[in-house]
Amino acid sequence: MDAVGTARAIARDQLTAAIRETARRQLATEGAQQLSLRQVARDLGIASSALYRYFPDRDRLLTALIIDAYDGLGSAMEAADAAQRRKAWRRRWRAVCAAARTWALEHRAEYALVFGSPVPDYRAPADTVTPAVRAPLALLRVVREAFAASALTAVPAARALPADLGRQLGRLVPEIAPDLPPELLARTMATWAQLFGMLSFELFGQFVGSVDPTGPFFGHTVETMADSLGLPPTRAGTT
Amino acid sequence: MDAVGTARAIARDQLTAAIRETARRQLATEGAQQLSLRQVARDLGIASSALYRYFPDRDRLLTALIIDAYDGLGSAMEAADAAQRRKAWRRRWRAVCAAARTWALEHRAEYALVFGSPVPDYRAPADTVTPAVRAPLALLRVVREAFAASALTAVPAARALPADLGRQLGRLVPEIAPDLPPELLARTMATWAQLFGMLSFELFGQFVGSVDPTGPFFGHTVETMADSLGLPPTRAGTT
DNA sequence: TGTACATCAGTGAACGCGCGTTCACTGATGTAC
DNA sequence: TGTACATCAGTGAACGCGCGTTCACTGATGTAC
Repeated sequence: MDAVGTARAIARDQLTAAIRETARRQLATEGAQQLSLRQVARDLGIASSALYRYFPDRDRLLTALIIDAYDGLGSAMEAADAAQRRKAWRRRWRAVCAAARTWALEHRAEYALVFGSPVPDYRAPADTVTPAVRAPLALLRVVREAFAASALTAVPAARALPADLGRQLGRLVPEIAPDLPPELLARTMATWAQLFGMLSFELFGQFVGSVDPTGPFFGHTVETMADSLGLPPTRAGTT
Repeated sequence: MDAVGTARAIARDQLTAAIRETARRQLATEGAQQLSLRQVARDLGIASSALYRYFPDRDRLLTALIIDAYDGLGSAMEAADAAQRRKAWRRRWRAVCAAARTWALEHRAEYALVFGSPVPDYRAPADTVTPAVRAPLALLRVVREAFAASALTAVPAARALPADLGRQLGRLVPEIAPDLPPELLARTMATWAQLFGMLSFELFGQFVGSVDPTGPFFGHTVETMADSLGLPPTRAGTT
């Protein structure tokens, strides 16, 4: 029970991680939710019943994978943002969006797990919420900080919010984006949906035969989204 | 072999339809791809082996369901468009988008089947393409006809396309939208992805706790999308 | 119109498979004295 | 430091289940003459 933990505790942590890792790999080859505990056990070379020492049932393993997926995506986006100059708003925006796409392309099955069809009879517990929210918050952060720095150009044709939406967003603003005008929050959320709409279309095959490969379309649309949010273009020469 | 067909042919058509219908219902309760032939047969009160007289295997039944889903969505959108005055561009846009949402909310499992995670080991055959394309074409049609009628207001901050994207869209334009500027096609496709991004987020639970219920946010964003395409506002008094 | 034969729909048993989960167990690791 | 007991990890067999698909069959429908 010291800092590193007893031999047993260490072994337990390692095997727990190995189970998650193997299950993750299996998601990738077998597809979204055909995850099989027996197959995971086989891959690990242990008895299937041994898994029950680590996860009480299949749903809890799924939950762990979902949390891992959201965290992976979220931290990729946050790290991409952190690597940019704070005031290079548009570059930060680009980096965050590109990081989301890169992560999605490299973790297709995990992407499908969290953004694809809900797993039947699975109800996500509350502890998936915090990780789930990292991606939209990473996008929002760029907008929020640019706004706070008075760096946003006037958004063309900003639209007044209808009353009911205004009320919803009014409740949301103090929680996640103090001082941000609700209109801007609405726009950012619309852009968030757009970003992941594009990713889902790309990964799930809706772009096959049109904008395929999707890289150029993605890049261009990310710029358009930045325009619509009023993020100022990076100075000439720093494209 | 006359117009209506022989008794056998009629019975065959009816049972084929009943199988599709039952399978569709089962998608709804059992979730996306846990579709079971045996369960379908049970629901219909026939032997599971009898299904093989109608569909050679499970994949072909899935394909039929996918085609039905795309066709249902597509015709809902087309019908909504057709019910508007031709030159009421923005109203047409709103109607088409709202029809997509209504269909999605009323056919959640079918929506998940075509826009959710791909079914593992299932490869969509070519005959799903035409039905799949009806939804984007319904959106595009409004933009195309508004453009042809010179009704589009200047789009703010229209962005030049990068060369590679320009080439892709250049190939696409003659096929699906003759005479439309590629920039506008790019914008429309971005909007298409945004629309279904919102629907997926709503149906798959990403909006829970933020813009939930999603109606007001959806409506507002649909207007913003129309703005970004330059669709002129409907005259005052005809909101 | 009536008969003889061919076609087709639907049956029910069976094949072989994989699944999640439980349970009584053995042997190794940890803990208290 | 050494021993005795408690805790825990992992095993392997078993339960009960549902699945997709095949196959030889019987009985009804359709067709040719």
